[in-house]
Amino acid sequence: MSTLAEVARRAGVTTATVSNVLRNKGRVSAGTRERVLAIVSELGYRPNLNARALVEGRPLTIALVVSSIANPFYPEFAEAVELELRKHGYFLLVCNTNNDPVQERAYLDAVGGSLAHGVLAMHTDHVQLDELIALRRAGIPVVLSMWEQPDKHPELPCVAVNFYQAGVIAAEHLIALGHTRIGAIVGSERTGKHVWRYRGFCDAMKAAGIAVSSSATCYCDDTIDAGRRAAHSVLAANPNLTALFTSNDLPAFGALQAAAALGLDVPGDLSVTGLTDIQLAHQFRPALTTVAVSTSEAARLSVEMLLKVIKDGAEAPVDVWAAATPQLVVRDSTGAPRDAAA
Amino acid sequence: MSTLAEVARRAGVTTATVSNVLRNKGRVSAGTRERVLAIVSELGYRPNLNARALVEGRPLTIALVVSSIANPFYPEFAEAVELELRKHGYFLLVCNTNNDPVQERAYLDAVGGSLAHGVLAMHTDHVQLDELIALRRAGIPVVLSMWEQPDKHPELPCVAVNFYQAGVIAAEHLIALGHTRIGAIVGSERTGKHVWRYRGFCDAMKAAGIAVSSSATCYCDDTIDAGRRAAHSVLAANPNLTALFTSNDLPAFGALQAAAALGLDVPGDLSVTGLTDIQLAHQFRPALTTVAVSTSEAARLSVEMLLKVIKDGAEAPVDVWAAATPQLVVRDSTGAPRDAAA
DNA sequence: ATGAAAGCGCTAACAG
DNA sequence: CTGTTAGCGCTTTCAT
Repeated sequence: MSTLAEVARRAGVTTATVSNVLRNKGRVSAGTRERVLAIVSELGYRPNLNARALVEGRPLTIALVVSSIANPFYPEFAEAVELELRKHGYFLLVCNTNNDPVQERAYLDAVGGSLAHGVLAMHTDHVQLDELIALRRAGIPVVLSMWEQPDKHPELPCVAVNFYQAGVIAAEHLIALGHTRIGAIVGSERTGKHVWRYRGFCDAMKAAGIAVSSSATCYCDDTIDAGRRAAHSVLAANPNLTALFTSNDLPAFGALQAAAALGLDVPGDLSVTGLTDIQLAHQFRPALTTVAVSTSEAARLSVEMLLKVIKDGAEAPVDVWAAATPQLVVRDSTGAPRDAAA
Repeated sequence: MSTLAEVARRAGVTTATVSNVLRNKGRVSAGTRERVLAIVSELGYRPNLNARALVEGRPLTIALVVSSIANPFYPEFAEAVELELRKHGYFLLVCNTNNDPVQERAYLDAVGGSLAHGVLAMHTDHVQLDELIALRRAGIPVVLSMWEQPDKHPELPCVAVNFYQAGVIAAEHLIALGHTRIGAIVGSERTGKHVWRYRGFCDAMKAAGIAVSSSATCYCDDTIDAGRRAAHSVLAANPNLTALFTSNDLPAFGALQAAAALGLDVPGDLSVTGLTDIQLAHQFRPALTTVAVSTSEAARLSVEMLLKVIKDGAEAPVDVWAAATPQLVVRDSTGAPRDAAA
């Protein structure tokens, strides 16, 4: 690994000049520029980005804190974030916390301010807001992404997606189709982040004058397997259900599998809605009707906001930016209930 | 962001002492140690990892080069890699090339040697071996992961998984079940990396004295959608097929969907095998019979080898480490053909 | 046990 | 236009 100094020595100039050549800064004569460039390519010299970051006081990476990158939603988001970051010259550092506060803390301690210029934290069930707030107090730029508690201020600058509204939209779709006996599968704990989607569902049901029986609601993990089991149990307890609201796409797939296992025609006997619209949603069969959240927009906004916070420093206000309202995507898993059609 | 110097000043010692306290190096009296630690926590001081990396000549991240982290196989691998890396104090830098040589080059240029201590490159269809070899020549530790061309030396230290053998195993499973009319769906171009799995399949078929008709083989992208379309076309051209070998899990799901769409019972009318065993495989319905590749082992070996290459420097041999042989995982998508059972 | 000084590789004033 | 001088925040001899 050759250094700036070596290039300078061989080119018979100083490091300052080489530095200027490499970054097109300052005035350099065409002659020296050419000579320097020749040496650079001869040596295969590439600048030490860390050294540069150190002197510029600007680390080159942004940390993305997620609970687990293995949940398909996160990679899609991570990829979108990385794309945005690259446009601004940053690299993406992935921090999987595995929902473990210890790991999250270790990451935040290590990364904040030195290794990473800023931190983008996904709103997960177990996000340690306190840690993040402490980090912000310490002067590290932090932005919370995919915030989904519309009525609670996150105390951190954040990009919010109206998941509550997404729940409303899914419910209204089902109601408009003529369904009245609708069950719900919530892919998080009772106090988890998915409850907001569920509240949206409940409020829309109430607005339509339809009761939501608690026996028709089931909380479970955010996986296909859990969704399948939940659907089986909800359907067993409420055989007359014609539709299932699901707080996320993954459990929705499970519900679809349960329906198939029970010999239920979808959407003839049972309609199912998902939420978020991950890529699998359109590839699954039956293709899933879902409420799409724009990951690319959320990623873009999150990066933009983080950059703003980095720039404004301590004066950065604790803003909440709202991403566009989620959009209904009707595919093959929903339709009018049979009795309504009759 | 407080610095070492500030902590030192407040504690009435020099930076060297603080540094020693923080890293439990050198001899420090219990008294000063305590005093320093008190200031550290009072100030919320955290060392600048970049500065440390600079002086130690050891960047703190390892770059993982993948074509797209959105393909479900990669996040699973990335997560396993990150877990290993953390054990050794490294952070994970994700580099999505999107199969774009320009992006790949940009990443390698930027990252190699300074931002990242080493590079772990996944064997993808479009991996730019030349670039990686050039990087190695420049003294950057590079390890190729998931190499799958058993008969071709990669010219780079690498961790190889015997995908050829995986193809053999899948074929032998189908053959043992009594299938003789078996189609193949290859989730890459004809020259892509999946051909090795396909060759394994073909060789096993040949060994069993079964002909592989070219009309029963279809090349497609490595996605569910493409697999579904491929299965439809293969099945249309060869209605008498009783089984389908698929070079990856994603297209296998598509094949399963095609079977369902055609009213084919699985495995009664049609058996389908996948390859790799991503998490979806057991969650899909019917659950997919597949040949499992251990991502965690491959990740562990890859990291281990990269660390070795980093340590040995220029003397590091261009080794090829083989991961354990893939294992057959029988689930619900395969069974004896109906005519054999009759 | 602690301090002083040098330097990792680079950029940023300011001189000339 | 190019060189000189500092210094980013840290670790590391070598003294004391």
